[in-house]
Amino acid sequence: MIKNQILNLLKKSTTPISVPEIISKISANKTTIYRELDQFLSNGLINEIEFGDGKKRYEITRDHHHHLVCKNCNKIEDIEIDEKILLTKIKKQSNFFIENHSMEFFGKCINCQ
Amino acid sequence: MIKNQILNLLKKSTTPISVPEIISKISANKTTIYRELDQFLSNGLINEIEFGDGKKRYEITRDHHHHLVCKNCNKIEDIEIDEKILLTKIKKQSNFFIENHSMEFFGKCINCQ
DNA sequence: GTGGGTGCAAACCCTTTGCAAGACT
DNA sequence: AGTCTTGCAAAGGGTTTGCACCCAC
Repeated sequence: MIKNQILNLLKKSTTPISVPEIISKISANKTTIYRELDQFLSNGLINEIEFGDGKKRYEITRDHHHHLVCKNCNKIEDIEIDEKILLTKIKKQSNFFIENHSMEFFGKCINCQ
Repeated sequence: MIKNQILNLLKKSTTPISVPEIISKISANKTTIYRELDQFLSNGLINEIEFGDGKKRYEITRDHHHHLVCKNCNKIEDIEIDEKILLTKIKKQSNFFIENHSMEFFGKCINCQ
């Protein structure tokens, strides 16, 4: 079952991966892959992240976290941020009801500095 | 000069706009528009933002700020965030040299709640 | 004639859609 | 028969590329 192949790939991956990456590793039609990802997304099984290169990336849903993206070697690291104070401030400050947010950091990893 | 038409449109706009939006308002070839935007970007005249719908959006560079995006009516509001503490924490916590970041908030605006 | 500004057509890449084939119940 | 899984081909939508044109200096 391709569904499981995709899930396993996502589980094994230490960083969010894009559909082209999934296709290169699983011999399945892209329609199938996009379809299953949609399912996973609506199940909340996976998360969608964007790093600004035109492809969406996916990772297994787990503790809320964000990413550090090295613009040189493309290394992606997780970072956990204590954003409670920030979020309550923003909610007070704005009239928006905030459902989710994106927060990614770009720069140079330790090896590329 | 199309360069100025694009700049004026961006200056007039109260929210970041996408290339398709620019094309609909300026009678110029898309190649020209992408080309000029590239120029503006490398001049630092404009900023690129992504809201996760597959199009990049552009706005005149000004005081650092972020966005609240209503998922219902697509209204976009600016928000200024005091992120100094957050950023210094992250820099200490990680070994990354952070050059820039994306931080956008999605939810429902006051009219759509 | 050289360079800047612009356009057109095509290609590219990620994503979506419509339809149909096969398998299993 | 009906449903679930998968694939194929095509189209869609944003972006990029290569080339040629035109106008001004």
